[in-house]
Amino acid sequence: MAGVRQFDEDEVVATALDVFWRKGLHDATMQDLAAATGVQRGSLYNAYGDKEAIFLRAFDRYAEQFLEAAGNALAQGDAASGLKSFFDMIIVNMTDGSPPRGCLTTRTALDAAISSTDVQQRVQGVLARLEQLIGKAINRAPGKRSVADANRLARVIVTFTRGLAVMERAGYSRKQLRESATTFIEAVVGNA
Amino acid sequence: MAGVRQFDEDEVVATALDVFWRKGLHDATMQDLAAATGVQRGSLYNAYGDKEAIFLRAFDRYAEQFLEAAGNALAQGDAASGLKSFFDMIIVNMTDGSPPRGCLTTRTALDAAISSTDVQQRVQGVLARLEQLIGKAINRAPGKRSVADANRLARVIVTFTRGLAVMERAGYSRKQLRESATTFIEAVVGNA
DNA sequence: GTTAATCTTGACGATGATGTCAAGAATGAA
DNA sequence: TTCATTCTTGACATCATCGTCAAGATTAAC
Repeated sequence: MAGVRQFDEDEVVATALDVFWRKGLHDATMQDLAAATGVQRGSLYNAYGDKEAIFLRAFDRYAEQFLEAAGNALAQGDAASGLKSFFDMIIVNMTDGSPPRGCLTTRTALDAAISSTDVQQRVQGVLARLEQLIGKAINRAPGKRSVADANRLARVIVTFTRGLAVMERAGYSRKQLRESATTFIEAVVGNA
Repeated sequence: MAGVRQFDEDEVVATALDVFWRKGLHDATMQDLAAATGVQRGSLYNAYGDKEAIFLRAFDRYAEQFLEAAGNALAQGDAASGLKSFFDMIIVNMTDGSPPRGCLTTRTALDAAISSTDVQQRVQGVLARLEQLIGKAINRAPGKRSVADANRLARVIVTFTRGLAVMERAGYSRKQLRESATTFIEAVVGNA
């Protein structure tokens, strides 16, 4: 062990996450990553192999953060107010930054036609875990809903969050997204 | 007028649409278009200027087809069964082909960070027109819904369709998408 | 302090995409 | 038939990115 790594790996991954979030897996280049991290392209190749390997690390970090935040939001109050917090959280998450960064998972899902199996699995993993979190949260509701119904509903909610991410990319404002989310919650959870 | 165009423009645009639908605006290259249409790259540049100009023509064609099909589906039966037909239509639309092509509008929306204002406006145009079609369709329902409520609901439905498109990219099957759509319709339209 | 392993750096070649252009082919119009 | 215009073709220059590598720098371990 000599000739020691000159950069902080955690810092590089965090910075890489920022780059990927703003540009997307496909459009972010190794030069972008090198410039943002201050680490030479050659060193990044040496340390990680290729761009996708860096992305996977960055995405894992993102997924942990995101799912933890989602779980916390969903746990607030009863099922309905948990959902409201959750939607607030993800809308802020995707409209943050200038210009807004959007949703990394959604963007990656649409890049995924080109991406590797690894990347696709990460995306599926996040969506599946999110679905479980939501399922658990709405099962707290006192309604006479069956577990199977709750699971289906959880998937509908996940799907709707993906829709919000697309609408954000299409140019809808934070306020507009919030309005849609509110309408959605009222329509779906207010009843049922 | 001499030295006459050697190819059928309608045919070229139709073929280009197929290429863009499968590969996306960003990933489809002029070489792809040349190969698929049988028209040399130079001729395409001469005739249209650049890739985006071809895309805009192809996308306009797509938008007309799509919105007409959406309008027809929504007009079937009462509001609820119109919605059901509509969701059937878009799910087939995005899962068709092997591998499935996905939704061109959604894919373009997510490419749009890189795209021109023109492209972004087309995407917004399709979503806005779709929202109007849906709004009209659900206003037929005999419920005591206000027009403002119907408009908000229409946007929620558009948003959900975008979510389905993302889920398709993430690997969900036609059957799974249908199940979510059914659950969504029941939850949102069954009540309200 | 010497050694050996590892990291860093900058340059290199390969690839694939873009947009342009000159020369030649084709054809409507006179 | 001739002309003028437009289209077609293939080659060209440019650019950005990728991935690799040899030479040098650095440092842990002995």
